Amino acid sequence: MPLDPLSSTFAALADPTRRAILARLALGETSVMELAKPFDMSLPAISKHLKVLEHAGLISRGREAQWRPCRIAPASFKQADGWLGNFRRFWDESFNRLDGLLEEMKAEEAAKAPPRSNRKVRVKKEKQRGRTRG
Amino acid sequence: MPLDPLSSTFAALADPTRRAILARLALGETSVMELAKPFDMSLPAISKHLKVLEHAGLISRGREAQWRPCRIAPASFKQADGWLGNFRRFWDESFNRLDGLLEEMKAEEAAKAPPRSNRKVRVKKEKQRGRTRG
DNA sequence: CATGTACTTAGCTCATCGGTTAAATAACCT
DNA sequence: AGGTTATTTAACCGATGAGCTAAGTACATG
Repeated sequence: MPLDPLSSTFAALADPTRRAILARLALGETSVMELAKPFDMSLPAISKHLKVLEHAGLISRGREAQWRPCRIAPASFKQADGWLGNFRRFWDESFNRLDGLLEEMKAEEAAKAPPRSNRKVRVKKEKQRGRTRG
Repeated sequence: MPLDPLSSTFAALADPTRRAILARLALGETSVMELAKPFDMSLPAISKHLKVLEHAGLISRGREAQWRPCRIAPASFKQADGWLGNFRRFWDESFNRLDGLLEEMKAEEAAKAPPRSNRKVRVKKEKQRGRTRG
């Protein structure tokens, strides 16, 4: 019984070895052997991890002679990030509903104006919203 | 053996029931009974899910009489989102900052894997592969 | 064709996970 | 004290997951 895409994506991300593999792949496409080197783990274990990542849509694999180069596949990352985005207002002050609307407007404006990358403002501040506690 | 925080967070997110619980909590703090209603599942099962979410730092729980109100806890969301953010350039065109973000990420993940990987790439034939992402 | 390299599949073990029911705890209300 | 409501803990079960070793497949080259 196959899990829904979001579940298999998050499940794939829930392993430090696999996250390290992805981090490595963020630097560029590479082979299984190369990916396996940093780990004190058998090659079949790595192969399984790659299969999990591929099935989760986080990587894609090609074929080049006897090598199977792996590379990051964006779609599942985007989907996971999108899901988390629904909660962004809980930690990102600049991301409440109003700001969301404003940003959409800005994005639309920016499509006509000179492109300045300001899609997201990183705010270091962390603050609790009003809560009915005591 | 406790998992690292990022792993337990992603593992907690890898279940549709738990994600639905979080989606419900995004609408506001509520009780276990209330959270359990939409699911065709026993109460202890929900209780376990909440424990997983709490342990992952995705929710926090208070006490109000005999109720244990649950609410979203931002920190782990933020951390997961931050990790995913390291890959944002792969799908977000407006995310072109090639800072030392990857370095941070590598450092964090490499702390869990033995960094014995400084070997030269064993290139037999100067076979040029990869680098499609340049 | 034979051998080597890169990788995957098969089959096993053991731990963890998601679910169950039954019983226990905690706080409220007579 | 006794009962009701809300929630957790205990004990169990089947499925899945991460690791292993050994064997199999795909391609390259001598």
